[in-house]
Amino acid sequence: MLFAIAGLLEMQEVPFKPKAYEKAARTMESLPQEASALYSKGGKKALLELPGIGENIAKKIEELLQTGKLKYYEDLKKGSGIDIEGLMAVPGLGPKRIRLLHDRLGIKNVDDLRNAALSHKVKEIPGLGDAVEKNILRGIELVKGGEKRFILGYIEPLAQEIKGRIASLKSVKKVEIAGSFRRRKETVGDLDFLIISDKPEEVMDFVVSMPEVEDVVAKGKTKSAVRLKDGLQIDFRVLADDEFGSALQYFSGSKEHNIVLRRMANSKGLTLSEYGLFTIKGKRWVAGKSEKEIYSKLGLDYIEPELREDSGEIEAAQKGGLPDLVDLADIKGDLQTQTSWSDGNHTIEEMAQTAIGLGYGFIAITDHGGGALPIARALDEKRLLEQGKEIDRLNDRLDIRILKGTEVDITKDGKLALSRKALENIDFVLAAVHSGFKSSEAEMTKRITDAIESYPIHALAHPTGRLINKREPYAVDLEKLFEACKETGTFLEVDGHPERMDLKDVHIKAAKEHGCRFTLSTDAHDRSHLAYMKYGVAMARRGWLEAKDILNTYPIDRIEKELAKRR
DNA sequence: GCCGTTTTCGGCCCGACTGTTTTCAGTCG
Repeated sequence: MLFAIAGLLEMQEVPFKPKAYEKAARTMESLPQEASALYSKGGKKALLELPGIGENIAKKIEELLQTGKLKYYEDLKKGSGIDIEGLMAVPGLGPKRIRLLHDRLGIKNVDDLRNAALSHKVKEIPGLGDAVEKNILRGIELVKGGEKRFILGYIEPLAQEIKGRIASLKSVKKVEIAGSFRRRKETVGDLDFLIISDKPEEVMDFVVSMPEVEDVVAKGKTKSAVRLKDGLQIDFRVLADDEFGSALQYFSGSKEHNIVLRRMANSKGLTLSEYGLFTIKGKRWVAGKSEKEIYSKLGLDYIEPELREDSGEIEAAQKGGLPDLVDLADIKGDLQTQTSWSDGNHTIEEMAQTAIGLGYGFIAITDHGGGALPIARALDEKRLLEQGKEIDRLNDRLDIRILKGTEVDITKDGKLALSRKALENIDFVLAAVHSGFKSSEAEMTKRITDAIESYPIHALAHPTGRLINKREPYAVDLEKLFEACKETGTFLEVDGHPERMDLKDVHIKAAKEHGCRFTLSTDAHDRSHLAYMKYGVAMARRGWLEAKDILNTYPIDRIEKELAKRR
């Protein structure tokens, strides 16, 4: 609604207010929790603390939350008579063109627009034309197809393949994938390639003629965009070598982070763009070769890409308060893996051997436990004991410590699907919800906190149960969950499987602020999945985690001591 | 409408591409 208000105000050429509403909209959109949850706990005061939310917008949000309606918005919309949300979703259409179409042709919604374009009335309007009309029709189809976001872990192989192809061009000195891919967001809307070359036109010709390209969205001397057959959009941008730092900084985003940086530059009499940091007066070059020197000239410590979301990292960088982020190299083992004992593809030994190959010192085998589980071949107590014996034998033979684990189901009444006695033989108890996802928030919260409080659970696996693009997270009061985990010393899992990434970044950050600690895992069901650890690390870094916040960065004897505390 | 190392008024990020027009507005990221 805030975005729509921005559009309606922009249409009326109201100065500056649209930007304020857009900023507020982005702030609300990126909240780690529902606005209603924030408001019910902290009231209007909590809203006012958010960046870009002042007295007036806070009041409007309050009205919306209390009554479900916003009179200011209703009045604006009624006054214009336009379905601004629908029309703004059409690529190529902004407030100005929407107003033009309305004033000339009385277009109020997407249906009107389609009819006008099909009867070739759009191209008659001065300022528009044949190409605009065609783009509108294509744009309407795209809206119908829906906005698709691609899962980071699944898009990475293609991204690296294309990167390699561009890198092998003679005229290309460097190529980097920037954007949300570099910030390691769980999903990416598009890919952003930054290319250093002194023959930009050659590069542009190459990228638009790649075999995967379905559609060339834009092609210029230094900047092009294509859409692939699967709908993925890729933006390409060519710059010169001495602009690499500023270009990488600019192209990595986020938009919000960059806006703050540019405003900071302005306040120091400087201006920042992809070409470098310059003085406003005289346009004298100040920095641009590396990202580090740009941050430094702005009075900031270097900010890792994963943190660049304007969610407190700039303030921290001013005060020297940035976290020392965990690295993949800090991870000494995997704490959730499945084998052919339940629904995995490989044996315990195969998984262990792969872990040895990754340089790990330990691996937890956590096949599904609890006979009643709606999962194929979950281990009952008898098979769990047999599996333990096999692990004992392998531990004698292999140069890695294999932990006897289980991923045990939390039942609907807040109990575990394995008996306390069965758990006594387990080194690492991972508990999770696998059924009843539609329960109310109160029921689900009680179910999980009851289990955490009454059983020796070491870690809560994939705490929100989501599957990206497939299944929404179940409703649960995360604050209460975090509190229960902190009180009992239960670790929260960051499940790095590309479809899970659960906990996710903003929740991790909130949990850390709560005082919680974490485990990282891959949820591997195949030995090749053990490589997913980098995605768990990505989420952890985006959640501001340091190595010391994560159990599996410690050596195995320290871990076993920690696990023994919860017995 | 928001905000403060320009601090309670007076500013508000920056540049490429497109399409249409001939110098630029609109859109996008």
